[in-house]
Amino acid sequence: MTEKLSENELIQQRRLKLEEIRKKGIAYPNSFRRDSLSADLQQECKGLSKEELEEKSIEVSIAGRIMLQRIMGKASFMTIQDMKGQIQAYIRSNDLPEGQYADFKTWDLGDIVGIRGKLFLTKTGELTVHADSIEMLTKSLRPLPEKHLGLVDTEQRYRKRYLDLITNPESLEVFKKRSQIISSIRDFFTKHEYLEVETPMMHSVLGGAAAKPFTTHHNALDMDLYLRIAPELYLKRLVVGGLERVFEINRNFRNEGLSTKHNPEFTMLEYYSAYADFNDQMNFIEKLFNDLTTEVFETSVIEHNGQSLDFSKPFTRVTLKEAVSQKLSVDPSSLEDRSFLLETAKKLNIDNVDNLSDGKLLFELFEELVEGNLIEPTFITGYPKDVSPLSRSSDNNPLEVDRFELFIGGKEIANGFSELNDPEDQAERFHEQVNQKSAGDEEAMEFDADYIEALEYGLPPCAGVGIGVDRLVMLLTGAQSIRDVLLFPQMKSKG
RNA sequence: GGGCCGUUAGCUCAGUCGGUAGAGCAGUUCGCUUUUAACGAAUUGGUCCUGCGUUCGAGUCGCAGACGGCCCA
Repeated sequence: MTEKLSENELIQQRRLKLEEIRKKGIAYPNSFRRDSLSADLQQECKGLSKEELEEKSIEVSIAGRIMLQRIMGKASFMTIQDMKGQIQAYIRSNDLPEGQYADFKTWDLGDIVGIRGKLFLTKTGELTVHADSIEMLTKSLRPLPEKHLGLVDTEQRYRKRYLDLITNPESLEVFKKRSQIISSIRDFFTKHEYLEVETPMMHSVLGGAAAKPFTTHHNALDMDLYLRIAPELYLKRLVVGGLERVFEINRNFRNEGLSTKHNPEFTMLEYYSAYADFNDQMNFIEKLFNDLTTEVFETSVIEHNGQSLDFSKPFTRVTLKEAVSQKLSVDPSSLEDRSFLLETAKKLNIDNVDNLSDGKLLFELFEELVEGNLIEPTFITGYPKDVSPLSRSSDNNPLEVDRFELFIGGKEIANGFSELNDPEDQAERFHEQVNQKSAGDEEAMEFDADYIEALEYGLPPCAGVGIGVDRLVMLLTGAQSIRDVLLFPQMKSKG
């Protein structure tokens, strides 16, 4: 790795320049203070004429990375990029102390510099800082990607995200939006009197979702632990504890393959409210999405893959059976017939159909036939009990649970249900999970006796929801891959 | 796990039929005091992803592998 540094001529040239800077004094000073940011100045000076601006005689200090240079004999322009955008600086030999213009001419694209000077408008009306003092703050030793095209190579964009962020404004914009989305979500929940909490990332019992875990080991306790696949069972313990409305935005870890929709660590929003059921939560999600889009995008209408999604309207609500039967053009009652389910599943080449329960078969058919076509926001309800081990049984149908999933743009965005707060029912469901695990289902949950004990103290009637934050950000920013909304997506190590 | 595509200068990309490896940007040198993809002139820079093979000769053809992308499971 280090030998490559000396090989490259461009880096060598920059190192020589750094040596010269070191000889003259402090090479990496931290005494320059800026007082202005590019976009703020442009905002403040908007509409001012050349003369008005001159009269105001505004002296500013700006700092940032040199992105473009236009060097002439005794005067030059350069474009400086800071956290809010770019601004032009005008450097004139006459206005600087002896020798400084010559130093300036050795500066490279990518160097980080500080400029003090008066604002003015150029002939073409561009707001520019007329430098009366310039300073090298951080010499950059490596050349930036191509100045107009930016970093294009996908692999490098993910592995060296900093270069992507420096050179691709649209990439930076996605991560700014991600931050605003999460911040807006926090505000929403705080406003509705939810308490933000952090629950363990390392679990000794696997539960809360159907997924394969990462395992690790605590040396001092000599104890194997799982990285959590979901925070659910801890959040519900908190509801037992009287935190009647809680939410957590944090990472989950699932030991599965990578795709445009999957990263082994991903961000999940989970929240629980006592004295609410799954219907209340569907209404609450509609409000969340409407508020979120309006706050972050200043409109409730989001363009997604050429289609307009309006989050101010109530979302469609259909049952799983309705959705599947419509797709198959059959009567919903035929989905209660196991032989029909089996036959249909086999036609779709679903694996191991004979070992699946009726509920799982129906669920598989839904995933295969319907899920990808749910573009408009749609709540699916009527989930089979055996794919929902933590959900409250439906009062009307003992085979179903009070659960919904929200699909938008063909992707699962949220999953919520009335919580199962009957400790005896929950214990039975755990037993079923354990049986499935011994039958070879690697994604089944373990029996969580401590959680059952908590339920025995009394979990108030409540309902909770999980929302995949990365997929939500994808949806709202139009990103086609989860890697485009994760700053550092998981990559194979190289070399 | 399977299929398809990609990997060439720091970056973005060409590279014909297998015959001395190219451009633009960046860099270097010179000129230029309101430029803005600044401009004009000259110029440096290569593990053609890796290995093996075919061949008089491989960036190019074959095989194996690495990494990445997309699709499928």
